Amino acid sequence: MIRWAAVPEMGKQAMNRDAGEVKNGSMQARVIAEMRRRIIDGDVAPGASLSETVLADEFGVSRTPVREALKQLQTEGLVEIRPRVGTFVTTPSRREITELFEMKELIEGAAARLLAQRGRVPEIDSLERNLREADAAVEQDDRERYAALVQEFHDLLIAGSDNSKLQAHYRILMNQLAYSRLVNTSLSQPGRASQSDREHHLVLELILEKDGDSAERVMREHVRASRRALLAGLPVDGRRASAKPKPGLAGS
Amino acid sequence: MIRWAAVPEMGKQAMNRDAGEVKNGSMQARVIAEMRRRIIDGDVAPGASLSETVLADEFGVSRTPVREALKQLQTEGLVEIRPRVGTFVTTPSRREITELFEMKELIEGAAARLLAQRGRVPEIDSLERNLREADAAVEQDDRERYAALVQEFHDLLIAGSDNSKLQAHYRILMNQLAYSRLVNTSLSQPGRASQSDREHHLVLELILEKDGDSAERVMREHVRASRRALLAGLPVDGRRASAKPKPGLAGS
DNA sequence: TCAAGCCCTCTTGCATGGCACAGGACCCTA
DNA sequence: TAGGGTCCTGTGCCATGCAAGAGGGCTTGA
Repeated sequence: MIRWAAVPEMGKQAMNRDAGEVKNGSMQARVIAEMRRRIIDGDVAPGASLSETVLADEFGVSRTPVREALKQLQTEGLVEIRPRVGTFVTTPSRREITELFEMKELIEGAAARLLAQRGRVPEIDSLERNLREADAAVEQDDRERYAALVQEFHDLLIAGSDNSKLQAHYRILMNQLAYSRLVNTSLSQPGRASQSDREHHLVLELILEKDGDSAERVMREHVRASRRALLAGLPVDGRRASAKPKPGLAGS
Repeated sequence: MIRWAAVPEMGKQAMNRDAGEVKNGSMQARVIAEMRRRIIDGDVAPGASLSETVLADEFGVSRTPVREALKQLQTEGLVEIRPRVGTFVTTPSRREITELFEMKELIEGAAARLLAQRGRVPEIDSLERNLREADAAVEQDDRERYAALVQEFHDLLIAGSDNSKLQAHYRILMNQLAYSRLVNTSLSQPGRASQSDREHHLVLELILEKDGDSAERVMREHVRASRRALLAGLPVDGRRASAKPKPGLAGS
């Protein structure tokens, strides 16, 4: 599974190190990467308290780099710092999830349009290979493999937009959604996998025809469909998929 | 010493994303707001070095809150921190400006669509008032006033989308573009103001007709037109608007 | 005069400690 | 027992000190 290792900044350079391990000597960079991974993967529960002291103790560093790391994660929307109270893992409300999906629809649609305008680029080849493998996965009813391929399809689309700003904003959105975990929920709906596969084929077909308008429109419809499938398989409270709904939480 | 105390009002509105009502009286919040204002308003030159120590001295605080403030501005894309070297105000390249405008087109178009879908909301009234005043400003050839109204028009549109994530991402984009300064360059093109005013009228008209598709399409065209007008008045090297129009304009 | 290497200064990165405030447990009183 | 006030603990916030790396200037040699 392709996972963008980190979103250190939205500035100029995208990936100074060629992916993989963030061996960036900086302590806080390691803390940021690890904490982000924990939140996105659900290793820490939404709403959980993140104490500076215990994190500093755990990582073997002082409180300063931990503090700066948490501050950055706050700007990414992954944690919430309540002054003089504590730092907590954010829990997107149902409304926020809807907003995030609106943004997802927007950005992925635009990426499809931009890719269509670019003509034959290497990402197109990767997308074709991806769909061939996805067809096989659907055929074999290998949902886990298909989920990974779906993730890759969308990642390739975004990369194919050739717009670094679009890519940066997209990563932040996906992190806030913890999308990699949500995909499985979406695909658990009966028939969704094959339907999704067909929609992917249609989008790529329109891209190959250089029909940017249609590619964008169909891609948007695809995102809406995937959102419907996702929300249908989600508990009504609309919290993150990590379960363990807190009872005492004040209603939205 | 205590120069910031002499600054009358550093930030009219908090701009804390994620609906944080944090009226953070903390030092670093003040430093963040003030430094952001300076960069966006151009009080500090692009590429300029921002030393932690001199800023700390100037704000009358220690290096720690300054350091954390700069770190946040980095995630917003306003400064670049080179480890062990220094912090510098970012200078968007021409390519990045193009990418930012693509995102602007995207988001404002979506905002127009979303607003059209919402029906009659208070923002609509504000937009109608805004256009009445804009008509008057164009009539009187008051470019400065019209620039302010253009800014308000776009802000109202974004606010009318009723999508907090969209608003947050939009603000980051506009900050990176230092758009408030660019508007003047764009409007310096002959006939651009009245043209822009007509486009605004058309967009609002389509919104009132609840024609989201057309509103989005026209809004996108409007953004592209404004971008063309802007780039036509910008020096070829594509740096920030330091107002030094070179005659030899590369074709585009 | 020019070039190369060394050193010195300036920069950020991190550790540590004190401080003020929020929240809850506890105690005192009625 | 119930209510209210107080203290204690935990938290983030900030100041300060030390260390390491990067860059430029200076010296020295050819």
